[in-house]
Parts: sequence; C-alpha cells; structure tokens
Amino acid sequence: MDTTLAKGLVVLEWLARQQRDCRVTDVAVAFGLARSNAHRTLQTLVECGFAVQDAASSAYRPSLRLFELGSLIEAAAHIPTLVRPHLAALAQTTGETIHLATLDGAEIVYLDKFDSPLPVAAYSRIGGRAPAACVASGKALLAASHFDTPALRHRLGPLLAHTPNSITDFEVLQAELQRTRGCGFAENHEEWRLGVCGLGAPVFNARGEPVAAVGMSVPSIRFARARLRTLADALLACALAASRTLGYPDTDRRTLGNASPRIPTLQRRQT
Amino acid sequence: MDTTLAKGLVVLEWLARQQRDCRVTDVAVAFGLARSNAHRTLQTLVECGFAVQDAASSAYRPSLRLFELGSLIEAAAHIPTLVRPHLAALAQTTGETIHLATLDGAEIVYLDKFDSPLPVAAYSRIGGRAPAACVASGKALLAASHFDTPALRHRLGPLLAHTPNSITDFEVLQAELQRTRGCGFAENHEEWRLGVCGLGAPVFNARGEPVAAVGMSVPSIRFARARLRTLADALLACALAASRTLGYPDTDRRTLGNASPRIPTLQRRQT
DNA sequence: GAATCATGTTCCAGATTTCGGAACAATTTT
DNA sequence: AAAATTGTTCCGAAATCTGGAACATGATTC
Repeated sequence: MDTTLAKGLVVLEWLARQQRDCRVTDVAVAFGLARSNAHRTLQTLVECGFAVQDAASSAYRPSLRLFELGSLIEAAAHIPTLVRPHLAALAQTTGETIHLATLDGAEIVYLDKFDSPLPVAAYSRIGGRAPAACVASGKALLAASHFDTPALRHRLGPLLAHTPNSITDFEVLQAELQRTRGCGFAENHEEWRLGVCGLGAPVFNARGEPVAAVGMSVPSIRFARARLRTLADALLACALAASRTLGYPDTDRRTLGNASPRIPTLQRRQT
Repeated sequence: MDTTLAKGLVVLEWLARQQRDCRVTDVAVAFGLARSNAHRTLQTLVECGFAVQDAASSAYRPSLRLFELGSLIEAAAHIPTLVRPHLAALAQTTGETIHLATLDGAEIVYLDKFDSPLPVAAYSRIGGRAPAACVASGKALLAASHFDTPALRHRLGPLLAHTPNSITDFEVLQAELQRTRGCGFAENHEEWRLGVCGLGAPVFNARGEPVAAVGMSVPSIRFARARLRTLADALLACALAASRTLGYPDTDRRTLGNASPRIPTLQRRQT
C-alpha cells in the first residue's frame, strides 16, 4: 500500500470533516506527524487543487474540488438532478421533510433533501449515512433489490439496535421486507431516531433496477394512522413519477412482459 | 511535494471523470506507469474507501466517499439545502432552467440545479464550471463582491472570448458590473454559449457577504424584452427570499445602518 | 518595549518506501 | 490449442519520504 497516498487521503478527509480552517500544527498533532511532514502533505493537497491556503492566516481548508469530483459520481449526480422536481413537489404538498437516498453496503447515503418548514427531530444531511435496516428508504431499497438470504445477511452484518424499536432479528427484518414488497412502500417507526417515523419507496431506472429511494421523515407526533395513507399515496406517486423520469417503463403500457420479473411486485401499491 | 500522494490524487480525479469502470492497464497506460504501480495505487484507493473494485471484472470505479466528502464542503452543502425550495419555486413559476452557483477564482461552480421541462441548449451540471465573466450568475457575484480594480483584474486574468458576444475588454466588463450593481441583477446575452441567455442575482448570508447567485438560463428565442422584466422580478424575489433564509437582515427593517455599506447597493433593485 | 513562545517554513542525511521489471496465474482472443 | 492480454505478486535498486534541527515571522507575555 502507498502509505504516503493513504496518509494524504486521510488528511484530506479529516480536513473536510473539520468545519473550520486548519493549520499545520493541527494536522501534525491530530496524526502524530512531524510539522514538516504535515506541512508537505498540505502543500501537496494545495498544489493538486484539493485544498486552499488562506493567505493571511496560512490555514488550510478543502477547496471546491472535492465537491466537483463528488458531483461526477454517477449515482449521486445524475439521478438527483432528474428527480429533484418531483421531490420538491412532494415536499410542497406534504410539508414534511423529503429526501432521496441510495444504497451503499449496509447503509444508505442521502443524495438530496428538502427540509420541512416545520422542525424535525431527525438530523440528516446530504452525503450523510444511516443504517439501511433502520430507515424507511433503506428498507425500500433492500426490499426492491431482492437479495437472497445469504447475500442480505452478509451485506447487513449484525443488526444493531439504535433505539428500542430497531429490528435486530434477521427473520423479522425479512418478513418486514416481504411486507414492503407487498404494499410498495416501507415504514420506519422510530427505529433509527426516537421521535422520528418515516416512509420510503423505491425509484427504478430504465432497466428496472432500484437505484434510489424517496424517503419522508415525519415526527411521530404527526404520524397518525389516518394520515399515513395520505402520505403513502403521495410518496408512491412521487416515486413512480421519478422512476418514469429515469425512463422506467410506464406500468399502464404493455411493457410488463419485457420487464424483469423481479420488479413488478414492488412497483405498484395494492389498493 | 509528496509525489506519491499527487499521483494518487490525479488518478482519483481521472477515475471520477471516466464515466465507466477502469482497469489497471487503463490507468497504467493513461499515466505511463508500470502495471504494478497502477495496481498498487488503485488498491490503496480501495483500501482507503475512495474506490471500489468490481468483484467480477476486477475493474475500479470511484465510491460514494467522494460524494460524501464533497457534501461536507461548507459552501457547497449548507447553502443549497437552505436555498433549494426557493429555486424549486422559481423553476416552477417560470418554467426555465434555474441554478445556484458560487464564485471560485475566475470561475463559477454550479451548486444546484433545476432543469426546465423545455429543452435548453445550455449544458451545465452540478459541480460544473463556467467563466464568471461570461455568465449572468458570475457577473452578479463579481458585482456584489465589490473587488477593486487590481484585485478583479488579477482574479479574472485575460478575458477570453467564448462566443462573438463575450466581453473581452476589461473596462467594458467593469461598466457592466457597475450597471449590474445599479439594477440588482446581471444579464448574459449569448456570451458563453450561443443561443443561451441568462439572468443572475446574488444571494447574501447573515453577514451581508455574497455567497452564491441564483441564475436562470433561457434560450435566446424565449428571451424577449417584454419577458425580461417579468423574469428578472421573479429572480430578484427568489434571491431575496434565499438571502433571508440565510439570515440576511430584512431590508424593510432598520438594519441598514448596521450592515456593511458595500452591500445595500446591490441588495435591492431600482424600481 | 524587549524577551519569550508558538508557529510556518526550509533544509538535510538517514531510513523507509516506492518503482519497474520479471514471473506467474487466469482469462480472453486468435 | 496456442498466443496474447491482463491482474497480481515479488524483489533488488533507486528514489522518496521522514523527522529533527534551524531559521523566520508574528503573537504573547512580562
């Protein structure tokens, strides 16, 4: 392994996570490096355009280069741009916090987000992560991906409890995913953060693959049974519209015969 | 300079820009490295989580880590999340392509975007760049930043012509920026891409600093004089609403005395 | 206002790492 | 079936990186 490269990447990541300008000594102390070493590393990051040095304070911060490159990641850039208007509409009509997420191992990564004007206890941010098994958008993606049992088990690893409501039993989770496939959307009842419930529905691309999920975070106080149906309908309409924007074949047409047999189960809700 | 780190960063960037999976030999050829060297570099990227290797083809692609870190960049993450609803509303009411951009040297970087349902000749993408002097959002930011003449000249360097309409004379640009400061929004008449016009207005944060600009791209065919006034009004309303969301003091209150004297010139349009 | 301290930067010899060719295994192509 | 291509491992030679020391600069203390 190129240790110098690894060191630089770790410093770069650390730099991005600090939400303030960092100086040579900060880096040297944080990683136990000699000041001269930290200095050279930071200078290299600057020369490569990944960091900028403040002329006055000589402190460093990450440049927009990271954002630029992050925007080039296929899954994270292309899809949100196309789906965003549908998310905006859903956020507008429901007044709740809406996000778009994708699956990455055992976690989901938030790709896009519209905050509710009303305060939500849940704190999430674009680029942030959450355990897929504990949130609605994650369950929707897991369900739509149709992993077989060993693959799912390997992917998720041990199911950790993040609240008393978290599902920690693999069998229970599988049943939940089966139920999700049946009704087309997933639910989360304070399984990740206490006080926060959620709904999630998958978004498919032109090849019928589940590439993202639309999620809705709702404070449990506003998550009444009666309202769930309304919210779920709006969510499913949004997810379907988003899928169509990505080229997913319209289900009203005769395209089901061509589509993968794994997909149709989840694409439409039972009425 | 840490050449190993620099090499790794260049490979990482190259990997992100390729929109397909890349193999060891691709990297070796692209950079003139020995295969063993390219292999070790890619493996290090994988070990650090910046790339993933396809199990079947053993090809490499960037991971979501890059997106994750890019989302941590203050200017690129915090502001769009707060401003996005206003952009969505503007996109909805005007039907035109709306974007949010920030200044980075002589260029602007697109932070967020809502595409028009109608086709636009302009191709832009989140994370993409354009010369600040040639686009409306860039001019709005340059105008609102109030650089003095030497600083502006140094920042922009030589003004290159990208279309016959591009401004290549520094004096002309300065006059244009002055005009922009007067009316509160900037215009672009096919100065960057032929067939595409635009409007731009700055967004201010709580400290009165111009941190971004709302831009609107309009095919010249739809950019009639009569419509310009309507679009500009909507744009300015959006930019002002966005500024307020960022904590910019409401101009109707008595806060002008406390604000920096440089800002008020541009914050409101002349009616 | 002088002295002290903290910090950024440069320099260098020693130590460690990286480099690239060679070899081998696994595919793919001819 | 043979040849070519590619991914991966190994290793000695060569180049790089490392950390301490020294110096410059600016801040803080006395």
